[in-house]
Amino acid sequence: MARGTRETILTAAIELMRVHGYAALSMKQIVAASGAPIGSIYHHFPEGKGQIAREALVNSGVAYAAVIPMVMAEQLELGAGIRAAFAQAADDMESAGYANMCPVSTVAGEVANSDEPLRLAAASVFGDWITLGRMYFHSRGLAEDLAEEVVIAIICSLEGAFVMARTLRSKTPLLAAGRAVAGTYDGIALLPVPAGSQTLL
Amino acid sequence: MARGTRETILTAAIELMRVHGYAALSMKQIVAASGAPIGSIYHHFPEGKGQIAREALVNSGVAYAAVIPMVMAEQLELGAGIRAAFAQAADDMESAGYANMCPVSTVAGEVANSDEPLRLAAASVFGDWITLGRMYFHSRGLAEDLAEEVVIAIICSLEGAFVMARTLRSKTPLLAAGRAVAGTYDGIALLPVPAGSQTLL
DNA sequence: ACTGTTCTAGAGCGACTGTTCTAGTATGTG
DNA sequence: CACATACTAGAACAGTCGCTCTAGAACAGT
Repeated sequence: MARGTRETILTAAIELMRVHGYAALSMKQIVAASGAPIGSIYHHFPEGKGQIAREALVNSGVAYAAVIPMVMAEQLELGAGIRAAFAQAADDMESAGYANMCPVSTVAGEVANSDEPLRLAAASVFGDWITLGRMYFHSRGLAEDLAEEVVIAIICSLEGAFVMARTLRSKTPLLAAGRAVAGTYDGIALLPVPAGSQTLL
Repeated sequence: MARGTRETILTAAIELMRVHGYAALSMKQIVAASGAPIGSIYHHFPEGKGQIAREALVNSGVAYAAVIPMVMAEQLELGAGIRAAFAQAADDMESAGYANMCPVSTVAGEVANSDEPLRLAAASVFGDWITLGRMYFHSRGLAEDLAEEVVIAIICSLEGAFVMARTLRSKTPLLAAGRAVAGTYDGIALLPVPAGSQTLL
């Protein structure tokens, strides 16, 4: 990837926000990590740090939206699928050395009561996740109301467990939270995914 | 409360961290909010901002440990108790204008991969919550393993739902997450709380 | 080849950061 | 009373913050 492009700047910003959050993210770090000089950065993002964070958050949000459908694809029972998703997340987190897996909720927690534009960016990411998740589970045979409830519960539990797992350096929170949510939905069948269907949903 | 005491400084710091998080918390804000001059602050907390945050976090942690037992006291069934706890949290959050209810996980998310001493402080708070919660639910008749699993699931789900609720300005995440966790534990009886027992556990 | 636009490049700005320092004021203890 | 300790008070420091500015390089269309 060529250095100094819009894309590299956003990639660097997301990577830094995953580790440091938003407030502790500095322009100097973005310069160093992206290879783009300050002038270029302000050329591409004239509104500065806030704009970069907003766009980086939204950018990374759409990437994460594809994760749940991917890990759920082979599952034919909702409870088992949820358990599998959390177990997968636990393994990923452990092998990543308990690094932050998702900057969205970290940043959302920081700014939800202090930076309105960023809060709105995070809200749109959450909103998209819920909409896409509802559509996905509906396509797998769940009623829309149930589908939305399932998605919200999974995201809340997963994000909370991410924080605790990172803090305690332990997979246990992810596994326990996964089992707790899954139990409610045991025995609910999932329709198989149509062959060759888009993974976008 | 006399201004400039250790206590007022910690109180001010927690209040500020609830809104701004750790990185965006400044000494100047602590001075303004606590009424204590810089000299006094560094007299009481010679290690500076990090020490204040650590102690404030631990301080507030013990306060929150009493919340779940309080709202669960009258409940005699685990699933219903969990639903009641999340519904209570949703009402509290709405009437507080979706202000942050718990600085611990917000700060934990910020620092878990970048500030080791603060991470350890947050980890000890989470650890205490789990220990106290396990003891509490065990005293209400649950096996210790189940008790610990329930506590971890509740905390993860609650903290994740806090972030989403604050970001979306909606009670829905708290209610949905509560229902999802509660369903797994429906039908499990809780022993009544012994009359006049300590609320500390 | 010429001209206008897009982008690179980084020195420098004022504001603010956490922290240190010296001085002075209370508050005990003998 | 004297004297040490505990605390108040805020000016000042080096460093960093996000950001602006001017100047030149690269590339487009004609």
